[in-house]
Amino acid sequence: MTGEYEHTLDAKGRLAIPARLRDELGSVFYVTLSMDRCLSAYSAENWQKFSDKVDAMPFVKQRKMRPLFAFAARCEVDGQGRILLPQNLREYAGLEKSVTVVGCNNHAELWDSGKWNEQHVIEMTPENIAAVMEELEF
Amino acid sequence: MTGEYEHTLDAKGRLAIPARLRDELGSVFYVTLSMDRCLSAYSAENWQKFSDKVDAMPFVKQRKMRPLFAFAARCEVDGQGRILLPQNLREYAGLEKSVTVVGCNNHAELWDSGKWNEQHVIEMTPENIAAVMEELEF
DNA sequence: TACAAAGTGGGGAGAAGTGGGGGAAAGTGT
DNA sequence: ACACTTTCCCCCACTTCTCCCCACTTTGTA
Repeated sequence: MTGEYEHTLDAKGRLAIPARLRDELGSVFYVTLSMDRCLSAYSAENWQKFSDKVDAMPFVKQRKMRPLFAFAARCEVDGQGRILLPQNLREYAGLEKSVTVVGCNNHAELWDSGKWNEQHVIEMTPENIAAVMEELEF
Repeated sequence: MTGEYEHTLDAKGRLAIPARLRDELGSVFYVTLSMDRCLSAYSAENWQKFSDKVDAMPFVKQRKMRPLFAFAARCEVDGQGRILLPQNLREYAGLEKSVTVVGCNNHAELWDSGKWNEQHVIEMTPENIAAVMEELEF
């Protein structure tokens, strides 16, 4: 998944999923908390892998994973290609009106557009790209 | 199972099961004690797995598992999607009026809403989410 | 420039959540 | 053994919210 797409969250808490990402996420996918005060969206397939991995963990370790499930939402896209984001997730990520959807290879991230613009500036410098490429050893 | 849902325990000790979790828990499921002074609900299928696991244990170890069975309740959901929680379980978890049902992958947890809100704040920080993701290595 | 696809907004039907009454069943005491 | 109390469970009613559908605007494309 690639690209950044700015969309508006309507009064009912609905968010349009960019057409480019819709195929890759599928008609039902999962949204949960991420670091950096943003949300992450995983396709049903990837979520299942993730869920299986947690299932295989010892009981005590499973407990630590609780927040990922407690604050996750199963989202079905409606006829217009939108999902309904629960209020607790919106609050966590500070989403109000303008949301930027960012393609991140195996998942998509949902950012408050203001916050993303700040992050954007930091990440989009030649210096940072150089640092990234070095880390990648590609 | 995912998400957090706040519901009220009525004067008769009945608790509505969130519609989103109803399919996954089934029409008959099991509720038992858990750590953190909350209750855990397992689908009949998962309870069976758990029961089989205990069955396979050596006799002396099985005895230690007694409380999990002694204080477990077999709950049938009524026509309105509610269960009747036995008083001893309600007392253990301090459930009075407002109860939060939390989806935790393979089971659901029942918390007194006040207690959950405290836990919620701890678990829902970017720092904690980062720690969890690192542990998961996803 | 016209047409199609994507994004946005809002109204209404239906489901979900909540509360309460009445009858059956079980337990208690005389 | 019988009457009485208490608990439980099924049913009905009301309110709230979610989801589905329709319509308009904007963007992109042929």
